[in-house]
Amino acid sequence: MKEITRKEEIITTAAKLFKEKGYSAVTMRDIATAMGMKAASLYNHISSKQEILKDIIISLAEEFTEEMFLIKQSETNTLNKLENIVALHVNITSRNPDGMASLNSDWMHLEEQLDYYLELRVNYENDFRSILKSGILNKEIANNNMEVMLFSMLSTLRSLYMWIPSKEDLELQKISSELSKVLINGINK
Amino acid sequence: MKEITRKEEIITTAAKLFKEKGYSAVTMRDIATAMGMKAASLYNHISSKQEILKDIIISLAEEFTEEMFLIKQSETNTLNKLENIVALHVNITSRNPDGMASLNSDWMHLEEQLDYYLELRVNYENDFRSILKSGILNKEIANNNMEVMLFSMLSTLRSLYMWIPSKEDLELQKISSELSKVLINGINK
DNA sequence: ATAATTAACTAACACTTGTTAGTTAGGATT
DNA sequence: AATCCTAACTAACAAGTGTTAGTTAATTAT
Repeated sequence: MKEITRKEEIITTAAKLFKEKGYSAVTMRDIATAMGMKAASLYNHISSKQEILKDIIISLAEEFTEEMFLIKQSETNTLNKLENIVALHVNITSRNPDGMASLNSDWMHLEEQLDYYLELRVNYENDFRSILKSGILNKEIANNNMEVMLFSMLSTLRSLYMWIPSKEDLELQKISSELSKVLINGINK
Repeated sequence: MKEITRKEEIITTAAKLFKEKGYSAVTMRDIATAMGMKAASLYNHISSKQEILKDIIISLAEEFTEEMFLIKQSETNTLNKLENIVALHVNITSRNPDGMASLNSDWMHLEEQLDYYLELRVNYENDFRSILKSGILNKEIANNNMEVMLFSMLSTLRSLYMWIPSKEDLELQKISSELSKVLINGINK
């Protein structure tokens, strides 16, 4: 049922290579070799190296921003929202750890789509901020320096791709809840 | 009194550029232009692009590993040790945020020195682990999943370079203590 | 004053880069 | 049977890469 196109194969192959050496250090010939073909043949499926990067990053960034907005709007308390944010990151990262590496390390090499990416990121971070802020106002979480709390949680969640190389689904639930425990107990009174 | 050699100027200039685009995307001509000279002139002071990367990364990695060892050996409780680890990162990062970017993002492009770097990192992480372990045994910190706690703290501390672009010394003390509060309260019972 | 050192320059090198053009063989569609 | 489409290929290009060689002017040491 699930049709895997040659283009998608190229993109996942490229993402794996980008994770190891970064976008700039990976050549079209590297990608082609990993696919078992010649560099020129890649262009039957993709239009440029840049398009590969865009296809890896933008869909992930959009997913994060959309889901963060839904969590912010949801009718639940701050602690649940934070747990949902952690679960969101664990889920997406476990589904595509290589893509997450590009999202975190190679976004600055986006060209046409750079401004759009930055816009998505700002929205995502502002929604995160807004959740923390109302949690502090409601006295649901500790009144520590908000930017420090945001920075600490974001840093950990963004680094998950180095740590979750596609574990089993059962383990993921555990990781998500243990991570929530560690992160949230640093915020909860 | 403090003699700043031309070589050191090149290295700090390069580090700044590496932070923005990564080692592979920065050319010798980029570095030269930022220095107000031609690429070939750089070779009067350095022997290769690779040497610049090595000079940025290795001294930082050595400093971290040495200091972590001292903290581990020191005669104090686990919470103090963790606070000292946070302060260590805040100090080094504030002194050289650009170099920290290379340490975290470009270490894989080391050639001759890659194995040595990895050795330093393993030692550093094992000492960190050892501190957490004895803290759990002594019931000084919560008995959460140790790898999760280590991962969370390390992720946050490693990301500091994105967040501390050389603040004033007074603020640094505050950042260090607020970060300790957020990180440690997630660990402390 | 002469010699040596420093630190810049121009010119060029061999190689690698992303990409295009044109070709070819096999499979599906008419 | 004839045509089109897919997806690979070879060959090549123009631009950019790190680096070397040789030169030159200014500063420092003898």
